[in-house]
Parts: sequence; C-alpha cells; structure tokens
Amino acid sequence: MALIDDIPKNFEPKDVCDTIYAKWEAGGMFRADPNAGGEPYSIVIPPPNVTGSLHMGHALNNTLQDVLVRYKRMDGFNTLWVPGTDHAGIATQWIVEKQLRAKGIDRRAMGREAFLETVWAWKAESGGTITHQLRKLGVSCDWSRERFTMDEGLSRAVIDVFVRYYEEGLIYRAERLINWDPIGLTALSDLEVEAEEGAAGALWSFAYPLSAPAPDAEGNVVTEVIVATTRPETMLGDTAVAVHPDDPRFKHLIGKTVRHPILDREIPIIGDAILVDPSFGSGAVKITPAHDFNDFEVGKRHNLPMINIFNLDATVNANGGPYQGLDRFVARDQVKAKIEELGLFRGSQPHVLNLPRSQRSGAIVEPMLSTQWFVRMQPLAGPALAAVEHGFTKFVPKAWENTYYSWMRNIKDWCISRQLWWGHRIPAWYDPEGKAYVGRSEEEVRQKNGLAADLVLRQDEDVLDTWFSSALWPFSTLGWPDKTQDLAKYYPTSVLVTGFDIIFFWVARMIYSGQHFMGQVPFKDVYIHALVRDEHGQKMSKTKGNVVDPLESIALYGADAFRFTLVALAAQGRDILWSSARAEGNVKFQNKVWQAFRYTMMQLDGWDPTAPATLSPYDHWILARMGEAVRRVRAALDEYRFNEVAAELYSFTWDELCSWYLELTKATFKGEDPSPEAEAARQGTRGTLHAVFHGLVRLLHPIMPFLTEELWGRLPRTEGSVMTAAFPKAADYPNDPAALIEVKALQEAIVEVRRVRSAMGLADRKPALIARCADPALLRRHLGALRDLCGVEAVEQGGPGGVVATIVVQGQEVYLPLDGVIDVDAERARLDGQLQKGDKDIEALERRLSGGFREKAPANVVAEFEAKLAKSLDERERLQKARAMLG
RNA sequence: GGGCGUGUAACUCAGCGGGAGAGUAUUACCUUCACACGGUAGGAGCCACAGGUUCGAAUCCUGUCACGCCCA
Repeated sequence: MALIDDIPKNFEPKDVCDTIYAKWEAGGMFRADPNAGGEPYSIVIPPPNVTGSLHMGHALNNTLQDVLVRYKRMDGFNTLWVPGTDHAGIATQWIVEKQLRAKGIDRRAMGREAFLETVWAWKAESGGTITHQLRKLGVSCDWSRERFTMDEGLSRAVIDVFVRYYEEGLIYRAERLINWDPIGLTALSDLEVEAEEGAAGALWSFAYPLSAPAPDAEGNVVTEVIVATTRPETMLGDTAVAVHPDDPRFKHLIGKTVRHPILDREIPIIGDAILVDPSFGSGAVKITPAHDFNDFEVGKRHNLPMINIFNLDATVNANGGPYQGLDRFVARDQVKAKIEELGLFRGSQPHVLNLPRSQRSGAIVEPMLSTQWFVRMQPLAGPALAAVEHGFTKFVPKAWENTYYSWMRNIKDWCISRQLWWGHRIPAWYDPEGKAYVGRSEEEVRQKNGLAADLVLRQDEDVLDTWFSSALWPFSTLGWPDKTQDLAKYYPTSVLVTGFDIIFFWVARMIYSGQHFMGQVPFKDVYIHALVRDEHGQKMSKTKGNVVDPLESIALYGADAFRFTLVALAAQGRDILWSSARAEGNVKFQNKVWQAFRYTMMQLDGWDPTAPATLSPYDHWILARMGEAVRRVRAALDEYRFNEVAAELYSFTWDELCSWYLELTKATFKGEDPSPEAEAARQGTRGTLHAVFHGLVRLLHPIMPFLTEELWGRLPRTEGSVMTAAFPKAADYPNDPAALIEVKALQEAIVEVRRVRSAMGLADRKPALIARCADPALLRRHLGALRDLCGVEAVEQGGPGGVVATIVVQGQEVYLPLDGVIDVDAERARLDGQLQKGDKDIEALERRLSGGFREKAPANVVAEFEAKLAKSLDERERLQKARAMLG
C-alpha cells in the first residue's frame, strides 16, 4: 500500500487535537525537571481570573507564550511554564453575592464563614473552566505545577510578605483620604479608579457672606466671597475658603472669616499659593478637606478641621445637619435650592469634568477619610526604577519603559486593605484598646508581644488587594518562602508576556516585589502585546459588531490556524483587530501544508535512504532556501517579532516550497528512466523532500502544534513527539550560491514564457512551444522543468525567424516560434507593453542615478542601481530589436 | 493640561531611509495525476495633509487635520 493511502485527504483538527493534547499531558511532556540539564527558560502565566472564561486577549497572550516555550523547549532549554489562576477578590465576591441575592440571601446575614464556603464551592465548580479552555488552545504549560493565588502555599507567601514589610516599616496603618466605592463598600487603590472623561456637569457658584463686612484695597465694602464648585453638597463639609496670597482682590481678607449659611459655623479665609489659580473662576475656592484630594492637602498645610459628611454608602451623615440621611445627589439638589432660597446663588455654567468611577462597580468614587493599611512606595520604587533604567529588565517594545517610568516616578502609597471577605485576610490582631499587632498567626502575635493568654484579640476583618498576592506570583508560584529547587533553577524567569493595560497593576509591582524579596528582578524581558479589540465593540463594531469567542474560532478554524492568525496579527502597536478573513486564509495555509505533505509522502514511496543519491540543483536550492528561512524564523522569534515569524513561514512554505520546489520535483519523478543516474537523482530528491519536511514540521511546531504533531507521526524516520525534537538550525541546511543563481534563471525563463502565453491567450501548457536561442545550454539543463511548468518541449540553437515571441532571460534573447499559433499583432502589442514598462523602469532608475547620487550614496548602493539600469537598458535594446523585426 | 499611538490597494493590516507588500476581495484563463481550502497571469495605492532635512523619504524632523489610548 502506498504511503499516501493512509493519509486523509484533508486535515481534520476536530478529530485529532484533543487526543494529541491528552497524549502530551498524560505523557508528562509539559513537566519541567529542575534536575535535568539545559539552561533554564521559564515563564509564569499572567493568571486569569479563576472563575473567568477564555477571551481573545487570553488567547493571544497564551498563544504567544506557548510559541516561545515550545521554541525554547525544542531548542534544548530546560523549560518551565507555570500556569495558574487568580482569586480576583472583588470580581469573584460580587459574582457570588449576586447569585446569593438572586436567591434572596444576603451575605452579611449568612456570615463570613458560610459565605466563604459558598465562594469556594463556586470556585470548585467554575474554576476549571478557563484552564480547560486553555488546553483547547494547545498550551504546553506544566499543569502539575498549577497554582492559585489563594492556595495554601501562596497564602503563606502573602502573609510572610505582609509581616516582613510591616517589620521593615514598609506597611503602615493610618487614617488617610482614600478612594471609597459606595456601592461595593470598600476602599480602592488609585489604579482601581477610572476617569469617565467628558462628563457633563455644572460649575455652580454661590456666595459665602463675610462674618463682618470688610473694606477692600480701594476702600469699598466687601460683604461676600464667591466660590464655584461642581459638587455643591460638599459645602456641608467646607472648613475654609482659599484665595491666592498675592491676589490684590482678596489679600486683605486672609485671616478673616465667612459664615456658613446653612450650618452654624465660621470658616476661615486662608491664602494658599499652591492650590489657588487666581485666573480660574472667581479666584476664591471652597475647601472640603475630607472629600477632595487637593483640598485634603490644603487642609494638612493649614491645619484645618476635616469634616466627614458622608456615611459609607454616600448618604449624608449627622455632620450634614438637615440633610442627614439623604443620598449625596439628592442632598446636592436640596443644598442648591436652599442656597437659592437664601439669595446666595451667583450663577452656573456648563462644565465638562472627569468623573472618578470604580473600575468594578461603576459607582462614582467618593474620597473618604478612612483608616486603612498602606504600603510605603518610595523605598520600593527607587530600585525598581533603576532595574529598568540599567536594563536588568527590558521592555519590548522599548517605548513602554516610559510608561513604566512615569508611573514609578510619581508613585503614591498603595492602599492595600479591602472591605471584602474573599481574599487574604490581613494578618493583624487588635486588643480591646484597638492596638494592632501584626504576625503570621494569633499565636505568633501573642508570643512575640508577650500578650496574656486571656487578652481578647480580634483579627482585622479586611482582606488584601488581589494585586498584593499577584505581585508575588513569579516567586510564590515557585515555592517561596521556602528555598525550593524550582526557585533556584527557574528564578528569575526569562520573559513576562502581557498586555499594556496591567503594566502598573502588575508588572511594576512584580518588579519591586521580586527585587525586595528575591534580590533580583523577576524577569529579564517584558514583552508587551496589543489588546485584541472586539468584545467591547470599540473597533470591531465597524465591521461585525460581535464578540469573537476563541472557542468558537478554534472550532471553526482549528486551533492551529487560529493560533497562526493571532501570531500573524501580533505586530507591534496597541490594537489588534481580529480578522476572520485572515483566519480563513490561514485555514487555507493549514490545508496547503497538509496537501504538500501528502505529495511528499506520495513521492517517499520507494525512498531508500541508503541507496546512492545525487542532488539536483533544485534540491540544493530548496535546502539553501530552507536554511535562510530557519535563520529568519529564529531571528524573528528571538526578538519577539511574532508577525514576521508567521509571514516567513507562510511565504517559505507556499511561495518557495509549494509553488516552485514541489513543482520542480515532478519532472524528476515523471521520468521513467531506469538508468542508475536517474534513480540516484530520484533518491536524492526523495531525501531532500524528506529533509525539508522534517525541518519544516519542526519549524512550524511552535505556532501549529497539533498539525505538526500529526504530520510528525506520519513522516518516516521520526520518533517520539515533535515537541521534543530539536528546533532546526540554519547550519543544518548548506547554502549553495550556484544553485541559487541557476534556479533564479530558470524561474525567470518560466515566468517569461508564462507571460507570453497569458498575453497570447494561450493555456498554460498547450500548445507546446519550442525555445530557440544562441546558447541553449542553460535551458537544456532544465528541459524537464520547462516542459512541466510552461510547456516548452524543446530548446533549439538558433536566431529569430518566422513569427516569434521574444523574451530576455539572463541577458539572452530567447525566441518562441509561434507560426500558426498567434497573429503578429498580438506579439507586437505584448512587446509594446513590455517596452513601455521597461521605459518606466529606466526613467525611474535614471532619475535616481542623477543629481548627487553617484558622489554621495554608498558605493554598493550605486553599483547595485547601475547594474539594474544596465540590465534594463540591455533588455530594452533586445526587445526593441525583436519589435523592429515584426515591423 | 501632560504623554503615547494610529492614519499605506475595496476591506483588515505589515513595512518605518535605498525601485510600494500580505491576507481577503476582484479580472482573465486553467476541472494538469498534493491541494478548486487549487494553479497561471493580471488590475487596483500622489503610503492623511502641508512644509523641511537628504543624492534619495511611506520611512527622519516640524506643523495641521482625523481617530484612539494612558496619566492628571
């Protein structure tokens, strides 16, 4: 039975992918062994939300990591890719709360422990979803090392870090103005607040009456100070009015007071040059230190009282007097009405402002005075900045380093406590007086502080920001704080692959955490990829408007073509617009590889690697081209130029291997010549076909793992999995300049003959043509190929005569007698077209070569263009002669 | 307000100092024994606009316009 009979006519990913993946996983092929040899190459996965499901961003992110890991694994590195998931505190807690609410259950009513049990149950139920979806993508991560940010080991790392930071004075508890989410009822970090830009608001002005009228510089009596605000309700918490100390309009009022028109209190007028811009608004500013970050700073500078006017749900509290109990926006309207009623309203104008919103709940964030835990950032940021500045960690593309720098240079202390239940509980205990003790456990706290056994301690109710644990991911997943083999072998990791949206949230925090606890940055490179625009409809809506589900895409195109598409689209830039047309094109590519393989297998029937074999120029040529392709693919992979990897594989496979080499081998196999020379040639070509496919399958593997595994299993003389076969080296494929020149000449001849045929309206191979030229040696060497690829049956020696079409190959006229085949007019028209095109070329080249080009351009460039011009001129001359002969 | 990015063929995008590229779509011809998910040949672009640097600019610089993102 012939080899090809075993091979299905088409590649069916559905039928084989799951089986292949299961075999890899069961075979332990993803598993890393720190004791094995090889230079380490390690990656930690950006952990997706444990209860999430795979979206296009994950698909891109993990495909790129898998490409790198598979490449390095094949290339002899000791490779580890650590997978895992993130507990995603706020997001997960809210999902579960919502589910409970649907059943009419309130989490507070059920209590902390019962609630956490419910969350764990939900995690158990849905937690496997995304990791199973990742498997569909073909990722080769070491599932035996899968981690979860809340598992025992990582929790221990979190507690340890908290305690160490605390002991070093890098974590403190204090009352500060923080971002408060009045719907989620928790503090947020600065990063969890997003600005809703361009919200329509009003700049609303009112007057504070002076407690005692005062004369101004010109002696006029001043009775009020006008202030403007976008949040009138906050006047309930005003504790000052600020003016610029040099503003002649107000200078004399500094130190005087105004009367609060609603609440019975005096408010000082202060001078503050930092906050007040005399040219903005009235030049006077109301100050609400407890509900505005700028005002808070003013309050600290001037020792102002800080009056909190809101409850945690952003209703007005007792300090708001008559408005107590009202929602902040209801209170706003009532305050405005009251001011108008009091005759103090002084106008309003439309104002565009940025509304701070909670990233999770969408609530308008309220700055609130609150006691929370913070990480002191300055001491950590310094070394983290230096690490990138000195290149210990490199961002690719480099431009992202500026983003990192600008954030790190202006970094503020990080509020890490969250008023949630799902997360790492803060390891702090309070005695009845409220004094905090920090330690790894209540026992440790008691022991360390010599607390009496009967002293009641109460653990902090709050949990840590999820990113606090994510920040430790590159070393906590490797076993830290224990000194593990994994840690010794695989830290620091080789590269982090992630999107630019979490440079601040995650990348920066991992860098300083790694430096602080491991003494080394956590990764050498950070590859920042674009975001796939689709599901939020930002740009995708233009064409389809639909969310693209990676699992649907995998079902539709197969994981390999899907991955190939993502890689091909992964060029530098900020956006990737998913293109189903590209995906469809890559399904065709996948099929092309399959069909080329079928052809190869057909020809490998009768291959005897031990038989005498000689290589044709075509064999030498494809091997040389293969070497070049390997060189380029490696270079592109090494520099994270993923789209170039895909483009190179595509064009080598299709445009060189399939379009030329496979076609050229047909002539070799068609000959029935039984001579030993002919048989040796056939064996040589069989060996070359095998060598090329043996290399190509490995070269394609990192991007198309399933297809290549399937092919590898069918290709003779392979063993094991392609996953662990060596990645091709350029040196495996000898260069052969003579073959390159020879085949280039042949290609030129074939293309020229085909053009004549096309222009004459002739079919590709019929009728057969004869070529005639002065020196037929070159063409005669390739008669088989000429016959096969452009229907030239014979090459004669001779000149023009009769009705001929003329082409120029390698500077030699080649005549194609066309007596009785075409009329002269058609050839005249064709030559005129050729000449016109040639004239355009010559004109462009002459223009380029004029001016100062010869003097100023580098010699090699000058030579290159002069050669081009000479060739074009020569060709034109020959074509003109041919044209003249036709009259 | 500060910073960054994008504007290239009908569509989606590469290229980012040396004669304009890919996929899809499109035109003509071809049911050739790997592949019609194919083959052969072609058409299609003042590379947003205006200046400048250079022998040479889609590519570098300046400005303008449009769209997008980040930070305050």
